[in-house]
Amino acid sequence: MKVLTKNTDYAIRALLALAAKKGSYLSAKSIATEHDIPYQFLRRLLQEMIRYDLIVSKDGVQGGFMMKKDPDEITVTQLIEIYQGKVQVSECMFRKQICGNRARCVLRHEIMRIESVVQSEFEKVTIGKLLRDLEAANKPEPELKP
Amino acid sequence: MKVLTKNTDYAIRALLALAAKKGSYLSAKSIATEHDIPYQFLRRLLQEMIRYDLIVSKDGVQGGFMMKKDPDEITVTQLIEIYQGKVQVSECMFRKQICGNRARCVLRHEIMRIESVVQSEFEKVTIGKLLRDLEAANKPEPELKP
DNA sequence: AAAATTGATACTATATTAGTATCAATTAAA
DNA sequence: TTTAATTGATACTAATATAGTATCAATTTT
Ligand code: FES
Ligand code: FES
Repeated sequence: MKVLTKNTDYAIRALLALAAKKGSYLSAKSIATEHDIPYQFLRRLLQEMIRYDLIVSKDGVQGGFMMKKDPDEITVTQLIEIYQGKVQVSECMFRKQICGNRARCVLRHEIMRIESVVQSEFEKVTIGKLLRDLEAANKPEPELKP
Repeated sequence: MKVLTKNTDYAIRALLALAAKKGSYLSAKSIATEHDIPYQFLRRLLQEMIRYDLIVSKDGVQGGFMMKKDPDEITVTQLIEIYQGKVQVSECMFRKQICGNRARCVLRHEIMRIESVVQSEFEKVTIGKLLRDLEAANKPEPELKP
């Protein structure tokens, strides 16, 4: 069971790249090359992000994409919803045949509870947070003064 | 994003049927008909359960499948693992290109934390619990003595 | 002996995910 | 003002996963 598919994965990485260079335009090509994401695939993902107002674009030479929304406001839950659809555990697992009482059904509550746990866990993870974590992880050990 | 696929869904329903009739054999056919599960599909799922020692079978006329493992010991996490593979958020989302420091990587920790949250949530849900919840939901309102 | 069943396995169909290709429109720069 | 680098839009193909069907031998009860 894969929780994040390639498109979400790529989308997150592309957003990290854009968040790191906030305020300037990055071309799809450069992002694709640097982060090893299939170019045309990435372009579609980026266009989708524009529709959701996460980023903006500029045509032509020196054009590209630029962060629009605050990275701390972009959650992995949102990205999952954009690229993989809303998180749902099961349509209605125990249907009429089994479960006669939708209104009182404890199972349904159980299922909905898990759904919201998954969602809220991913909500805690924003692009902003990931970027800071990433920078921290990549920062070299501080040298000790002799 | 679908968390449970049909096979897990069907497997859970079949197990509920078997757990409800613990101690006697139920044929694949009867389970399939009663719970509206494609017959041959169900048979494969049941055979898989035998391999994992959840149930046993008996050949021939009056044969069928019977619960073996304690329903309270069968978690949805296990069923997901059997039918959909181990829960994994992303292979290693931010690879060498982005993340240079696997050992210290906070992202990886974050990802693994979420993985275990999802798993442990589903671990709380056992076939035994589901069955009891289900029976409670289906039980008619107790009549009030006049 | 007949009928109802499982075991094993191969097959088909459908949907989702992943990736590629094309061409028009735009913009900066030569 | 031409050229090159870019995005917008969209159509296409390929690979994989999910869902479902079919077949036949072996077993067991009646
Ligand atoms: S599980 Fe859907 S109504 Fe009970
Ligand atoms: S995310 Fe895999 S090592 Fe950092």
